[in-house]
Amino acid sequence: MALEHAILVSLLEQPGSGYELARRFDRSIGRFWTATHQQIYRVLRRMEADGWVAAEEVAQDGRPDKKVYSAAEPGRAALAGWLREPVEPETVRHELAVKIRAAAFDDPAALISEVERHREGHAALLARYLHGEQRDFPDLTSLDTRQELQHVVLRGGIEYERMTLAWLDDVLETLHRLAADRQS
Amino acid sequence: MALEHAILVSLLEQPGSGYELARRFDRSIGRFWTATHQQIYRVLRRMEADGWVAAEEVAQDGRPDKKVYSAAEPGRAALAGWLREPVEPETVRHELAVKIRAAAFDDPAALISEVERHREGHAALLARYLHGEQRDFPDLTSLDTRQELQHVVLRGGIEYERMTLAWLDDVLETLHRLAADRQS
DNA sequence: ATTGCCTATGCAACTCGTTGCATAGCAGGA
DNA sequence: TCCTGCTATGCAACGAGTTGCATAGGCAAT
Repeated sequence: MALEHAILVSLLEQPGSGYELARRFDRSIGRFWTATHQQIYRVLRRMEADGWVAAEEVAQDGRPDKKVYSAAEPGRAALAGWLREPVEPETVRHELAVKIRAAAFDDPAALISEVERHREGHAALLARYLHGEQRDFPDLTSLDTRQELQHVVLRGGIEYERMTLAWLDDVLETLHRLAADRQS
Repeated sequence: MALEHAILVSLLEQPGSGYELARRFDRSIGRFWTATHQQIYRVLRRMEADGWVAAEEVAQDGRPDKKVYSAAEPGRAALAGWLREPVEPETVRHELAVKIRAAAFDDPAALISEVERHREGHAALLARYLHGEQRDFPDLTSLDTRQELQHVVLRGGIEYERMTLAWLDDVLETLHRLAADRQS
């Protein structure tokens, strides 16, 4: 449902082919919306049929041809309508939380390396966010509307990663404590 | 894939029927894992066929019979194996973040009421968490392993909601500022 | 020379998840 | 009295999302 809208936003920010969109979804947009190339190609065809996007075949040498899509006016109008509609709260699926509760019926110490692995992943992501912030927003005092909105989303990502890191430290401390209690 | 594991954890914590599980998934477990009754019934039948859970028909008066499931040893072993396997990072789908970036191509002010609605929802959830903490963990100095692990997950939920509230305030402030700039 | 990776798109088959509906008795309120 | 809602399970159909594979040329490294 909302994949169309995420694609529209990405095409409004910058037109591109299905392949390019797939890579953006692996990188920047993928921070808050994931999609495989299969989904993207399928949805793009539907959106083109509905007139939400316009496609232009571009020949390239040394590479396969590509279809460059850009957002069309009906798509922009649909996006404006969607903006004004209420959206359901996200359905969370936090596998690590399930594992933590599951550890009560097994050995809590068995989870430590897994939690550490997650911690490293989140630390790396935070570093990437902070690096990206430096690169894309060198001067925070002069941002246009688009940049202001991109930056407030980025701030959300940064705060989320900081909070998650602190929580994972809390989890690790708890697991270590429970493992020590069990031994004694 | 992981729904089986979430169900196993819930059944280890407390045996119950498909219907009861569905309600737990609406309440406590649903904070980090969602599922409809349809999914739960289907997965329970598969898990019973695989020997992961055992079912017992229970007749009730004034109500339909129910099948009470409990975790069986092969299920517990499968859970222990899963605990030791690495899990992929969660695939995030943050619709509100898409909307915020979409607002750059429409009127940022149009998003304010939607963000306020989300803010209220998160404030209510935080209040429920804090209330539940008081009720379920009145004495934090004497918790067993299971309670320790449940509480560290709850702390994660509380911190997530606090962080989200602060971020939504940040978003609202940004939207108001952009709306004022646009008028002048 | 061969292997592997990148660009670029797509088909087919599958699983996961949601929605609508059905049954069926009982309880409570308008 | 009728309507709504709760307990309890389930079928059928659909849509969303994933996975494996295919094509096909170019580039870089071994």
